Amino acid sequence: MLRVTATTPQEAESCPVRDVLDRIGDKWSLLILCALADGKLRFMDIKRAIGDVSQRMLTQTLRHLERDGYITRRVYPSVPPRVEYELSELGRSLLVPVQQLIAWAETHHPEIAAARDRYDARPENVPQAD
Amino acid sequence: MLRVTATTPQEAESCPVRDVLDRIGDKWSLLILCALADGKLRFMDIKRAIGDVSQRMLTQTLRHLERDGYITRRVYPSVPPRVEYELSELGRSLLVPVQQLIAWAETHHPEIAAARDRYDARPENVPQAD
DNA sequence: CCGCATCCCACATGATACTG
DNA sequence: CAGTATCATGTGGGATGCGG
Repeated sequence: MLRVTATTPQEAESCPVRDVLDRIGDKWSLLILCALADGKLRFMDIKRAIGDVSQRMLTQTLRHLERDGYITRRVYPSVPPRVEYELSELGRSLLVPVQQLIAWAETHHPEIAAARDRYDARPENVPQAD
Repeated sequence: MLRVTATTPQEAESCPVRDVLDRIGDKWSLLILCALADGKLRFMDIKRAIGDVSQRMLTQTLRHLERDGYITRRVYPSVPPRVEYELSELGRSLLVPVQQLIAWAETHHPEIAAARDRYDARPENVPQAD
């Protein structure tokens, strides 16, 4: 069996895979990482690139990504303030397996959609919307 | 910029990457897929393999995985009931990029931990627990 | 053994307003 | 511009009990 987490709560706290998935599995982290793939961006540039993220969630997600070392944050003490975010080496290296997953998703999306159609077509699975 | 989602809500509904990440990013799906990597298992076997999952969440996650075509569900009309779950071809193929991500996570976990320690050591980041 | 229904709570996320 | 603070809310997920 592949080892993804641990059987005891203590071990689960330090599961490497959960650490990573808790980040890229959330709603905004991956979008931010991909927005920064081309180079450094300012706060508002990221916000515009993503579109429908609230300032609160953007700030929070950026902090998490910074804490884990995926991005760097640089503040220029000018007025108005200017903050630039950039992928770190670690962040860029994460993008490699992530892009493989993205490629897989795009390749197999039709199969997933077909599987859902088949599943939803079965009479026994229609009680309510799921 | 890497394209991970869309800028409009309508497009976001059918984003392939979100479809996949919403699954493997949740709390139990990846654990179940990995538990099934070695072969078919009965409901209770999966529950024991994972350890601290509730029956409710196990059932729900298995349904989602079945609906998306990652696993197959086979019911034997015996008494007591007997249900076996098995990875589909699609599920096995998903494990390829997923295992790369797992490998990345295990390789780079020390760097993440170090980055967190550095971040948490900075005085300006200590207001509350985050 | 397998799974559904119900209740409930914690938390992630969003909306809005305010600040340096 | 780049946040912080506050309030509201939807949903994930646990506990428990019942049913086939």
